[in-house]
Amino acid sequence: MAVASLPPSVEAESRVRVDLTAVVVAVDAGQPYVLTVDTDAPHGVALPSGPLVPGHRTLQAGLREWVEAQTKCRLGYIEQLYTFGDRIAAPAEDRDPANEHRAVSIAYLALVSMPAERLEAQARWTSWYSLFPWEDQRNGEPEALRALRQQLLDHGQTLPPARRTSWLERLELTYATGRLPWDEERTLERYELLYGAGLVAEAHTDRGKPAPDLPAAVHGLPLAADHRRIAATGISRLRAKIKYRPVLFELMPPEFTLSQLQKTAEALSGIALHKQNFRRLVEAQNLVEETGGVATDTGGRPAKLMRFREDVLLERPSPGLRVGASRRIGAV
Amino acid sequence: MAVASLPPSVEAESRVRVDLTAVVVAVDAGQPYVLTVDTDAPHGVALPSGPLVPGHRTLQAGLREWVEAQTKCRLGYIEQLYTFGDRIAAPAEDRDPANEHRAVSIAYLALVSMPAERLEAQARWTSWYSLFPWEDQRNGEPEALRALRQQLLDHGQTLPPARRTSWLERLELTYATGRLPWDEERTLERYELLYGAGLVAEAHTDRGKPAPDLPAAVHGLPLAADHRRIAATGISRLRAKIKYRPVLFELMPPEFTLSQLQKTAEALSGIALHKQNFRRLVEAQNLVEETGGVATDTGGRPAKLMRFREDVLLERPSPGLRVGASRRIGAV
DNA sequence: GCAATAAATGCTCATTTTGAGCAAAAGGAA
DNA sequence: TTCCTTTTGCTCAAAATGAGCATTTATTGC
Repeated sequence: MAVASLPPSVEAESRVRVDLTAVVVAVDAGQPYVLTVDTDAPHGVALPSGPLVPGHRTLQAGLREWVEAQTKCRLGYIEQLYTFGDRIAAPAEDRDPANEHRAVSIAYLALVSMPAERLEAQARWTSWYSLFPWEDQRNGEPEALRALRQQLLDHGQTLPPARRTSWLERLELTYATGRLPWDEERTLERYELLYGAGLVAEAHTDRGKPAPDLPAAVHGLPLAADHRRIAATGISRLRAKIKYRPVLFELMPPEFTLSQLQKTAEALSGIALHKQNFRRLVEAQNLVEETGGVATDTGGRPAKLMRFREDVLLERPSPGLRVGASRRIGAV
Repeated sequence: MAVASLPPSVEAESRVRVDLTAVVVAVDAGQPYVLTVDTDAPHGVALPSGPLVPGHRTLQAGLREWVEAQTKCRLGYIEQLYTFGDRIAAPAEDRDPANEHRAVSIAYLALVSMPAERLEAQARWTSWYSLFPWEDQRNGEPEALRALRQQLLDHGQTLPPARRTSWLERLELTYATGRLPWDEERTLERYELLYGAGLVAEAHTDRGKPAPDLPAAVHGLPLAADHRRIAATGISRLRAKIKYRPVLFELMPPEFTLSQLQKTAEALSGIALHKQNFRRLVEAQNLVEETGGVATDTGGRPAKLMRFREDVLLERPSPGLRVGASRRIGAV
């Protein structure tokens, strides 16, 4: 496939190891989770992941095999997220470039409706917001966010004036420190700012240095290698995608109430939504139909049960739940 | 980075060759182009591409090097498109699985404002719509589209009834054969439908079979390997992206008129836009500012020259030119 | 110089979409 | 029953959108 041809020696040299990594998302009882596995590596919690081997027919098939082997979770909807492939620097004490290595890692986002089956012993569902406490704005601004904003500003003060302005601008854009509204889709950018300021453990451990004390309630739980960055990439993508494609329904059981649907949308986007407008939107988009049944365990008036109308996939150009910034409501 | 560890033998086996491939887009005089190189491979026209080698610091750096080496074109804006990695079947006459090989190929979209410098001899700018004649709706429906619709319908008739319905539904969705409007973002899906129906040469040559007569004026110019599919992926992505991020300006010269900006948007999206509403949109979004100069070569009233306001990148959450389906006007 | 032509630019207007909230309906629990 | 809770229906103002008319300011051909 290459246009340029290389001598055989370079050919051989240029083969690299390719890893497949999965951000598997599920929502249960209005809380979003990502599937993780415990390992014996440093920062023992990681995303399901494994190398691409010749036996894999396709990349997605390889991913399914690894996830199923490590967690017993079968994947439904899968989409490619991003391919990471930068050279990994050798640890600080070992500056021999020969010990640098490259790991090309292809990350996927997978959605499952919370499965009943038991997971592998080493596997568990980890709450999104234990990894990213500052991302949950459903009940107003979390304490973690206030603390981090201050620490990010403090870090900005340590920068030389030339870089300080641009740092403060990025801060305003991503953390809504000025007039700009909170944009829930900027999860990845916010993580990268924290990384740049040394406010997540990985920023230190990636260079082989010990991390300072960063309480998990504020700075979140670190994952192995760059897996927390990959998870942030997945969250950003998913928060954007639910607005223009009906992927939300991949996370729902076959029958659900509109309130449950809304709780799921809120869990993912991390913001509270206006109830009446949310249902107006869902109905206008014709995304669901009544099953005829009702849910009586709502604590109030029984709710009609709905199911996803599969044929919307063949209808409108882009039927999504455009639950976005503008549809957000103030803290409950 | 892998969670699972493998015996060394498998480790060695699992190394694969990784190619970097670029869809480099430019617009000149209201026409969109993609950068191609001539090769001696079958279907001699290909996208710039080359293997990832250890010397490359990052994936993007490797891509830049290959494109510059093959075409002398320096890349500006780059974004990752997709990683293709399915096993490539051996040709029909050679069914030995050992001769199957995998090529993981990481594709990027790059935008440049049409450079003045001369390209490498083997490199040239190829019009989008010579690859995809059916995608240009700026002057109403092209002849090629009518012809292809008929051939796609004919192919549907040859299918068993069970598959026929779903085929016709996909056709209606992607080619607007029913009430649904034309969705310019579905370039990739339309290409895949043609591929599935054997209406592009690659569908045959990929299996080592000779392609039937498929006139380029209707079926477009084939590229080497899966490069036309990659180009379609890039077009789909770009057509979507101009609606929510100000990437259009990567393709513009430093100063331009609003008409030129509109022509560029139309070139990419392949649909004609309402002029007054387009400028209202651009002004409302505050994406540009006047330079003070005017362009007098317009053939009518001179147009004010504009430049992109770089600081919008630090302002609104998602400032794009939401030139979309709804903003399309009838054929001119 | 003057009329015809071509764009660029300015403005209006009917519809739709969005954001926000009031109020009634329909169950369970005290 | 009466309160409480949640679902559901509806209204209303503001903003965004789709379409088109009208004016301004050049060039081009008499």
